[in-house]
Parts: sequence; structure tokens; C-alpha cells
Amino acid sequence: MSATLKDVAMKAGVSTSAVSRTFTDGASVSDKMRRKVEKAANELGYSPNFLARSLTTRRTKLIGLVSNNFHNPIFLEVFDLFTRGLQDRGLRPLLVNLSNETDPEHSVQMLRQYSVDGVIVASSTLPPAFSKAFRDKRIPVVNTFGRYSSSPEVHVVGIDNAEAGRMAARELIERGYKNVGFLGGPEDATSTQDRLKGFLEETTKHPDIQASHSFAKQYSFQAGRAEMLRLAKGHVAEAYFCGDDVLSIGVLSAVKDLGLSVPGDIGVIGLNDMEMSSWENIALTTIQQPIKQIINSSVELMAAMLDEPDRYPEARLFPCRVIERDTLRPRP
Amino acid sequence: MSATLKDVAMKAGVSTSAVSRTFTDGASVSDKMRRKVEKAANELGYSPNFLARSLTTRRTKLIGLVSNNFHNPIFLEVFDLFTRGLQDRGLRPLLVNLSNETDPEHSVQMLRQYSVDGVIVASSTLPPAFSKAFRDKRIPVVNTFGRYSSSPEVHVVGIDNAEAGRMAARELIERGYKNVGFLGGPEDATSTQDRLKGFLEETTKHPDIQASHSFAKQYSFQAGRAEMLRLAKGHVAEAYFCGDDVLSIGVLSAVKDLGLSVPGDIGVIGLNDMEMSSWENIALTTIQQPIKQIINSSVELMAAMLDEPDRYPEARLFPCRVIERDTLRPRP
DNA sequence: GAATTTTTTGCAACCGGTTGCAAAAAGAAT
DNA sequence: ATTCTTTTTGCAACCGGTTGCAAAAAATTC
Repeated sequence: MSATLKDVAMKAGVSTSAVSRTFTDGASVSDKMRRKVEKAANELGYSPNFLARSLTTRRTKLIGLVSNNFHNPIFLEVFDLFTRGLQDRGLRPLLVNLSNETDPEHSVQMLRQYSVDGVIVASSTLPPAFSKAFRDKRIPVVNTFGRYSSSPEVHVVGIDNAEAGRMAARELIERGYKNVGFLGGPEDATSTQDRLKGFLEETTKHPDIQASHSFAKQYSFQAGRAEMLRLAKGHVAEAYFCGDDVLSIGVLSAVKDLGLSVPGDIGVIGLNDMEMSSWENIALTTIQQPIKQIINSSVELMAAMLDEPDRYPEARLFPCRVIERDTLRPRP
Repeated sequence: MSATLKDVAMKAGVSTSAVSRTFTDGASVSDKMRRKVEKAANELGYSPNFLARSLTTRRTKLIGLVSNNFHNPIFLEVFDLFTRGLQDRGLRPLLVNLSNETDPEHSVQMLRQYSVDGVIVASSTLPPAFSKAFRDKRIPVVNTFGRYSSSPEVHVVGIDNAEAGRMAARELIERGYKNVGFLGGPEDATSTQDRLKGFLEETTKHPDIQASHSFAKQYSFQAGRAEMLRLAKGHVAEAYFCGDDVLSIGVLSAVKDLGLSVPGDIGVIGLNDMEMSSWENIALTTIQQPIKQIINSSVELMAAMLDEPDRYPEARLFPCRVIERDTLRPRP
């Protein structure tokens, strides 16, 4: 169909190697040759086939971008940042939606069949074993939003979830809430467990603080709303730390429907600081996860691993900070 | 690194063709041979390299998924549906973010270099010429959310934007609004132009109706909010048809800040019916674009084009309907 | 201008597969 | 058992590139 290396070589009256070298940077070609080849290539509208090239170079510049979180608005920001970051380095994201995939192992194999240079697992809910499966096949992998551990098996970039839990607890306590609740995301996600751990660690330091906890089934508005409505039938805390902003917004909606006010009757603090949280009609007080930095760092790390596949695994953690808006009562 | 065809052939003591045929459906292999090969393949953990295969088959099963809309929450739903739809057919989305790309031509070339089997352009704001560039290179292309025209040059799947504009106007008129406004998305997008055209077509039919119009700079909350705040300094209509739900939500926020109520003082109707619009604390009345059908149809059409690349271009339009929630006054 | 070094170029093998063709094997018909 | 079909298999060329090596050409040195 479109012109090949051979066509160009023939047209320019040179060997195929010469043409190949013209399109490979760092290869030895004289200026005269380069001009001759480029002329022929332009006339034929030739540009090299990356996939054929990858056969010998063993580099596809394809990066698997795997996620199972297509219902949390923050992931649109995540995809935006990832795609741009990868594109800026000449890498191409092959997107994998794990939402309904019954067998994650299948994705591992598929990405291997496409010879991806690396895989970014963008999820705080996928088990660490999933990321590890890539490492076992010697495919560079970065688990963004993954669990930090003192002996990581794969590269992790994200936040210290336990510390985020402590931070939320401190924030609530400092504002004088005595009866606080943790309303986390999926119970089996390591991020939820770590945040809860940190949260409780901090609250138990204070004997006058009552802490309770429960979990939403997933990171979504409806799950957060449903959980809050359920809680309302029993004992209700004065303030909740929600595992995610979208959950928080669900909670805000439920609170409103219950005829209660925020922050008057119930305080809410979220986690993420997604774009929507700053919208004036939401104005959620939240713990900001520096996702721009997290993602840029993930991409940077991935790029580094392409040159050095056996790089020793590291955890890159970024500090969070509280963004004060309108859903917690002011400090005394 | 990992096992190749040759390794398997050697281990099984057969020719490479035999191994190749075992992994190609529809190829002629005896059961005995197949078993022998599969055994060897399993022991070596072999699976075929799709890219090498694509060299001869001329099929990569890669589909370019191009968008420039990474700030509108509806696109998270769009990506979710596209990735799942493509995956279900064994196709793989290569995601391209055109947001900050200065030169779209560059993307066209890049996708060609990766030998994508087809391209889906998911955008209502990219110019038709962009999609056409793929067709000119004989790459199958579907422009989802594209402009319908009676002589389409590329396949278009979406809605009849003019009809959506008429529908919105009728809805407002039937509810007794006399002074109505069109608050569209980017002025240069064909979708905006078509919607405005339909909107005005309907309002001018009624001599007692006053219609005004203006445009937001992009499809985002802040753009909608800013435009409404700007409008508030001059003449304000009784009800607005916004070019998109996320714009509508920006408008709702502005109206609230102006100390006015919805739908008491100002009515709002959006377009899209994204997930968030149904959230109880937003409850936006909107025109629903059946995106699930649109996307499934786009994927189906793309799959059909892979078998029949020169398929005559068609436009597939889906009807919209009004979803009544809480942002328009009730019908009389 | 000859000898030496450096740069440029082409040959040919290779990357990991597929496939047309003809030979070999198996099955059916006589 | 022989002949004729049908199915299965392997050979070898090919897909579109890259690259080590040695020969050719150009540049440098004396």
C-alpha cells in the first residue's frame, strides 16, 4: 500500500541500509546521502513502519496503561496527564480497561503479545499481585496510586495512605469534632486499609475521640450516597473522612436529602482534590493528592526503566495537603 | 527473551509452519500435530508475537482512539464504553490526546506508523478535515459525535444536532418561557453551529418568543460559569439551553451565586445526560444523547470497515430525548 | 603522492512470524 | 493391492525493517 524502505532505496538508487540509517538517529550517513534519500522519501510519502522496526530494535514505544477505574471523574484527569506525559516522550499509551475483564491474567498476556515496552498500572484498588505479574515476565511496571511498602516488589508512585488517614484525623480533631467517622472505599483495596489504619492510629491517641468506620462498595457517587443513607438509620458521626472526593459528593447529597446541613450538622473531608471539588457549588474540603506530580513522576520513572530494566524498585511518595473549602466547620 | 515460534518448533520437532498454523484459526493442522505443538508451547510459555504477525497479515487490531476532550466528565464514560466495546472484539485502543498537540497532522502520521487498522475520532469539536485526513490515507475512520451532512465524506455516528436544538427550543417554549437563551460550546465547533441553527429555527417560528445566544470558550464548568456571570451583567433570559451538561452545571453554580433560584428565576436545560447530571444534588433537566448506542454503533461500524475498507460512508444518527429533572419549571 | 586512519556504504543475515506451493501422508474407491 | 482424492506437512520466500562486518571512499598525516 504505502511506500516501503525498498521503494525508497530503489528510487534513490542506494542500498536499503542507507535508507534505514537516514531514519535512525545516531547512524552514520553522509550529508549527501541523507539529502538524496530524504528527497526520494518525500516524493514517495514514506515514513518508517514502527512495528517492523520494533522487531529488530526490540522497542515498540508502546506503554500499557491499565486501569479499572472508569467511573471516578478524577481518572479523566489521570488519563489526560498520562497521555500527555507519555506523548511528550514519544511513548504511546495502549489503554486497557480492566473493569469487566474476568481474568486479569489475560491482560498480562495480551500486553506481552503487543510487546509493550512497559506497563503503568493506574489503580489504588488492584491487588499488588497484578502489577507483580508483569515484573515476573520482566516487563517494566510502575504501579501508580499503589501501596507503599518497605519492601516493594514493583515501583510504586503515590502517596502515603496511612499518613493521609492520620492527616484527616488530625484535621477533624483540631476542628473540635469528637465523634468522627471513616467512610472508605472498597474494603479490600489496600489504599482503604492503609487510610483506615492511619485514621484510627491518630484517633486512638486521643481518649476523648470516638471513631467509627464503614465502607462504600466502590468509588462512585451512588456508593457514597447509599452508604451515608444507610448510616443515617443508626448512629451518625459529627464528621466523616471519605476515601475519595466522589464518595464525599455522594455523602453531601445524602446529607442534604436528610435535611441536614454541611458543615453545620455534619462535616465532610474528602481525598484527591479533583477538579470538580473546587466547583463553587460543591466546594469540598479535601486532602489534595498531588496527581500532577505523581503522574509526571510515574512517566519519568517509566522512561528511566526503559533504559535500565532491572532498576532496583523504589517507592516515590508525595506529600498531601489539606485544601480548605466549605465542608468542615472552621477551626476554633 | 521469551520463547519464539522457532523454539517451539524445535522442541516439538516439527516445522515452524506447523507451529504457526496451530496458532492461526482456520489453518489446516491435524489433531495429533496440534496436541504436540501445544504441549511444547505450554512448556515454553509461548504465545505468538502480534506485531511480527501483523507484518504479514497486515492486521494489527490496533485502533487509534483520538480525542481532544479530556475535561468533560462525559468523556470518561465515552472512554469506558469505547475501551470495553473494542476489547470485546479483540481490538486494542491506542489513545491519542490531541489537547495540546499543535499539529494534528503529526498524529495522523504517527498512527500510520503504528499501522493502526482504523481510527475513531471521538470529538464534536475537531474539524471534519481532521477525520478526512485518515480517509485520504486509506485508513478506516469513524467520526463519533461528528457532524452529519447529506454528503458525508467519512462515517459519522452521533445525533442530529440541529434537531437537538429544535427539541430544546420546543421544550422551553412549551413550558411557557418567552425569553430564551442559547448558551453554546465553542463557537467554531460544527456541533455548536448546528444546535444554534436548530434552536433559532424553532424560536423564529413563534413571533412571541425572544431568543438570544452566546458561547462558552470550551466545554467546561468554569467556561459555563464565566459565561453566565458575564451574561448577568446585561440582559438575562428566563431559561437557557446549554450546549453541554458540564456547561449547564457551571451555569447552575453562577445562578446560585447571583442569588437567583433554579428553576424559579432561571431555567436550565443541558445536553448529554452524563452520569453526574442525575446526581440528586444536581438533578439537571437535559437532552439525553444515547451515548451507549452511539458508541456501540461506532465500534460495530469500525469492525465492519475492517472487513470492507471501502464501504460507502454513512451517517448513523440516534434520536435524543428530554430527561426531566429539576431545572426547568413544570409544563403548564 | 603514498601510507594510514576515519568515515561511509552495501552485503547479507536476522527479527518473529505467515503462506503459496508441492511433496508426503492418509483415506476412499475400485 | 492399486489408483484417485483429500488432508497434512515442510520448504522457502516474504512482510518491512536493522545491524555487524568488511570493502570502498574520503580525509588525514607524513
